[in-house]
Parts: sequence; C-alpha cells; structure tokens
Amino acid sequence: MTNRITMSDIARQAGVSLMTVSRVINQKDDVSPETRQRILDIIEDLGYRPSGIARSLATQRTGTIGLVVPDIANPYFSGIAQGVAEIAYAEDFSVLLCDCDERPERELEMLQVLDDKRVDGVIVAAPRLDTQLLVPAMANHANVVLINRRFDDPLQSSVIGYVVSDDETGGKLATKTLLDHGYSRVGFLAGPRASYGSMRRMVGYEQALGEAGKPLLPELIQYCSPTVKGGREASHLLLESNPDLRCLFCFNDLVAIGVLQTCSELGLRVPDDLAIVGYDDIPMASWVQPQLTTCRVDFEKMGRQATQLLINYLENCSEGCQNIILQPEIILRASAPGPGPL
Amino acid sequence: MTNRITMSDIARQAGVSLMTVSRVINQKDDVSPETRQRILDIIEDLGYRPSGIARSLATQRTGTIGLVVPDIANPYFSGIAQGVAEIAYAEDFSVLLCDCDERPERELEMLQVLDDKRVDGVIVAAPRLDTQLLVPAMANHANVVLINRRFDDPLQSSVIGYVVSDDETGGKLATKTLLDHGYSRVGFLAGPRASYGSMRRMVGYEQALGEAGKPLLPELIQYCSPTVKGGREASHLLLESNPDLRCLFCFNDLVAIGVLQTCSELGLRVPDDLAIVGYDDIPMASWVQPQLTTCRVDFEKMGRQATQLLINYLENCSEGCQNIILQPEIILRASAPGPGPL
DNA sequence: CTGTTAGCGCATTCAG
DNA sequence: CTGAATGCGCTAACAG
Repeated sequence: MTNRITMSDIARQAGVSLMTVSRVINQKDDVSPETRQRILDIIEDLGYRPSGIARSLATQRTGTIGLVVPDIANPYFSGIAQGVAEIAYAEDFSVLLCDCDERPERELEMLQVLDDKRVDGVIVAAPRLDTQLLVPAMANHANVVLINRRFDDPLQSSVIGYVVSDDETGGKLATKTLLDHGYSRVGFLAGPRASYGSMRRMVGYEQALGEAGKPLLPELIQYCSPTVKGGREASHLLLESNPDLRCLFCFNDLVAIGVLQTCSELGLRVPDDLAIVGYDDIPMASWVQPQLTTCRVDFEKMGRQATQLLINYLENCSEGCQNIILQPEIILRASAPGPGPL
Repeated sequence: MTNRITMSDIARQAGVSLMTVSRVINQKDDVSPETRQRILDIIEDLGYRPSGIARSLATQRTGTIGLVVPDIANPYFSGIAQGVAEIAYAEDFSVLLCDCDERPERELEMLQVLDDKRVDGVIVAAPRLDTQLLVPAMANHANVVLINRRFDDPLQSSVIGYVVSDDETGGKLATKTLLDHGYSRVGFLAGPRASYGSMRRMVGYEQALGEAGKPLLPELIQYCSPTVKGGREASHLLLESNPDLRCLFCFNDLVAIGVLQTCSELGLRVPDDLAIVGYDDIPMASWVQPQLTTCRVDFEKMGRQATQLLINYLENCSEGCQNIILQPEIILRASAPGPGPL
C-alpha cells in the first residue's frame, strides 16, 4: 500500500508523455501501434490500474449508481438488488448499496451520502418517506428512478421515471381466480392499512367483485402486518367471525403462509376447506405444502428495468420522464382450485 | 447539474481562503468562532456539500468498503450484507455491493473493479474461487476479510482475518441431537461434495457418531445440491435404498424443506416416521410445517463482525491477522423429537 | 487564527 | 501521431 503505480510511472518507463499513455488506456486510436504495444506491455508488467477516483474527478462521472432499499434481507429487495446489479455490471457501472433498516428517516441520510459520493444516478426502492420530505432530499440528485412508488411531479424534478407493478390488475386477477371457480364470498387479508400496494390491490378486489356482480362485504376484509405472523393472526380473527368463509386472497405470500399455519392449527384442509391465493410469488411460495397459488411480481425484472431506464438516461439524456408498469401474472398451484369451470 | 458549488465559491462569498473553509468543514478548531459561523451559514445557504471524490483523491481514502457475495438474493448473503451495512454506516463507511451471480470467475472481475474504485477494504463472502486464483486477485488489495472461508496464509498476504462459523461443532451438535434421542442410524444429506462447509459438518457428524459408539455407515450419506430440489431428490434416493431410516441430518434448511416435501409425497409423518434436523435457521425454517429443528448460524452477526474487524484494522493498523469463529446453536422445534431422554 | 504553495492521478484543450 | 499546459475539488504541509 506504499506508493501505487501511476500513469507517470508508466509514461516515464515508456519514454513518452502522460498524454500518450492516457490515449492507449482510453482506447483512442491516435497512437502508433508500436508505442501502443510498448505501453500496454509496461502496464501489464507493472500491474498498473488507473485510479477511478482521479478519473472521476477529471471526468465528473463516477460510473456508480446508488441503490436505496428499506431492507436488503427482505426477499423483495434482495431480488430487486440482484436485478439492479445484473444490469449495472453489464453496463460497467458499480452499485453503492444503502440499506435503510426500515427507518424512513435513513432514506434522507442515504440520499445525502450518495450525493457526497457523487454517484451518477440513484434508484430508490419503495421509499417509505413522505413525499414532502422525499422531494427535497432528491433535489441534489440529477437522476432518480423510483421503484414501487408512483411519482408524477407536475414540476420539473429529478425523478426521471418510475417502475411499478400494476397492483390493481394483480388484485383483480387474484380475486377473479377465486370468483371464477364459483366462490361468491372472497375474504381479503389486506396487509398494512397505510400501504400503497394494499390500496391498489383493494381497488382490484372491488373491481373483480363488481364485475362478477358480487357485493363488497366489509366484514370479509381484514388488515394485517405483511408477515407470516400477521397472516396467522388475521386469519384466525377473520375465520372466527366468518366460520363459513371458503376462500381468501392474501396481501402477500408471507401472509398466505401464515394462513396455512392457521389452517393446520384449525384442521382445515387447503384448498378443500379453504382456498388461498397469495401475492408476489417469492421462492418460498412453491416450497410450502400445499404450494401457493399466487400473483407473480417479478422483482428482479423491476430492478433490471429501473437500472436500464437510469443508464439509458445517463448515456443519452434525450428521453424525458419515462414510467414502466409491469403486469403481474397468476401462477396456478395447489392452494386454490385449478382454473374455473368455464 | 450544471455547475456545482465548490469550496472556492463559499470561500469567495465569505471573503476567506480555501484553507479556512476546509478547516471549518473538517472540524479543525483553529478558526475564530465568528468566521466559523459565517462560513457555516454560507454553506447552509448555498447547500454546499464537499465532493467525496476530490476529498478521496487528496486523502487517499475513500470511506468505502467492497462487499463481494456469490448471490445477494440468497438469504445467507443478504443476511451478511445487512450486517455489513449496519456496521459500515455506523462507522461512516459506504458499501459497494458486488454480486457474482454464483460465477466464481466474476469474483476476479469484482475484486478488480473494487481495486479500480480504490476502496479502503474488501469483505469477500464465501469465495467459490480456487485459492490459487483468489490469492493473486487479492494482491492489489491491502485489506481483505474473508467470510466463511478459512485462510491461513503462511506468507504475508492481504488477508487481515476471516470470520467463519464452526461447522464442525455444528455438525456434531446436530447429529448428537438425533443420537441423544436414541436413534442409532443417522442419515446425512451432505450438500455439495466440493463444499468446505460440507466437509466440516461431515467431520462433526463422524465425531458425534464416534463418541456415541455408533458406526459410520457410508450408505447413509448422500451428497446433494444445497437447494429444496436437491433435498427432495436426494431424500427420495436415500429413503429408497434405506427404507427403515428414521432420522436425517440435512446440509441446510432448504435441503430439509425438500425432505419435508418428500415426506408429504411418501406419506411419512414428521418427526414420528422421520425426524429431520436442518442447518442455518433461515427465517423460513419456522414457517414450514412442522417447524424445523435446526442449527442456527447468525449470518448477520458474521457480517457485523467481519466489518468491525476490517474497520478496526483500517483505523488502527496495529493488530495483526485476526480470526473469528462463531459457534452455532441448536434450535429445538418440531421436526425432530424434543431433547433426548438423558 | 489565517493564507500560500503544492500536489492527489488523470483527462482535456490546444499546439506542434 | 505526440506533447505541454491547465484544471477537476480538496487536503496538507508550511509559513505568516
């Protein structure tokens, strides 16, 4: 770690100027083949590697994008991170990971840090922060892509686009899957009351009921925390007050797994006594017994698209704000009956 | 994004030199309270933020550590990442995430990139790469901490320490849990043949058998890929050739979940017909039915310790190579009988 | 307490 | 095809 080799070291060795070395490093072809090769050899010999820091200072580009997530240990976000990483590396970018530990105020700090590091752009997944706080926090950043948060700013803002999953359609599809099979009353374990996704899926739930000519029964809707435990507790409550309920649409797969636990505790058979539809299709959905019928959201793809959107913008600032809405897809497995009669 | 505010902007505004501003920013207290406050105000007004890039170039420190993982979507590694992030942020470091997509050769590229970015140190989790390739790849880096790979280099190397889980003890504990309950034949779904963890757990398995005076029966050992599918297939094989086997120690929880599937397919009751012990205690282990008895490895803690080790070294190069061996812990749940008769 | 002078390692004019 | 000069934004000795 003493003194690293620099460009001038290799320039001196080669008996040329810094400029010439710089040219061969940056693939400029205004260099004679012989000197080029000589320089390349010396670089190889000395194991020289250009300093990204120095280069960044000179070019005003870092080749790094920031990724802000609420919790990297959550499969949704690690899936997104994987997608982001895949595209970023393919496009020669690095990714600076910011885990907010589910604390919204940390999103502010993280955006600050990313600004200090002069990242070229930022991807923020499912910000928990109020828009009022989020907007000024993004002010310093020129290029921001949001995942799972719609953001249509009338004013000029730093948000160049967002990637969301169509929760409304997802909620509708999931509910319809149950309705199509002849159930007329569909319970809904709706997840966190304040959640944006919950609201949208609820709209889809209502639509599906409406189109099927079924009434919306408020007593069949139960909010819950989006976890296995939340699903277990909420399903106990819901089934106690509605013992004859025969099917349930769950906010996500974890909630659905909680329902599975309840069923096993209550001696209910799935799907015969209770049909269950989950949401997200996390890997685990196909590992439990019975395997979960669910509505797939491709998180990795969301990460990929957000990153591609960002990088396209960075390399070719032409296209304005661009939004991507991914369509979820029903995955038929064993926790609900197969496709309806039709 | 036009022209960012720089130190000289605020120096000019304040009518002082760059140096004075620099002093204020870096908390040096050789500045009069009045000028300090004046400068602070101007910084606040203009929303000035020092460039981490320029600072890094001048100080030769980036305040960034690199984290290399085989697959960030794998719960083991996202757990580690969480631990790394937690400590890094607390110590004012950022973390550059490198996902190798399970391709060992990418570890080389990633270490290269991290070197180009001039990170202050690197944490490499569970390198898949051969030692012969890994060592030269780490050569450029001054400070490397390894997770889940022992590395005792006789020569001076860039590895300042490693953090591993004691797989030998883990394997022994898991096996003993079964043995203590009176089983005399314990099957072992051993995971990937080449895996270091597999070898160590095997040693523990043998020891436990030895101490209990039981023979090691090669026909009860079956290698498998460390996945649900791998566990399902391997357990089918093992149970076909050993129909009377009553208990199984699994390489990890995913494998154990695969065994659960097999049991459900074969109509075997767990733990009555077949007792199962997993490994790792991933969250899922307590979500399946029956809940998995398993050997807990605290991944997040491994990440935390590795990071603390690295940062301690960075800030105070005194202490030499230091290694940490974490002890796993048996978690008694429902997939195996309770504590033995004793 | 404050300012001057040099770099950090590289890229980018503009000339030869 | 090649080189000299200048600056990216900040820190680190040295002086005053």
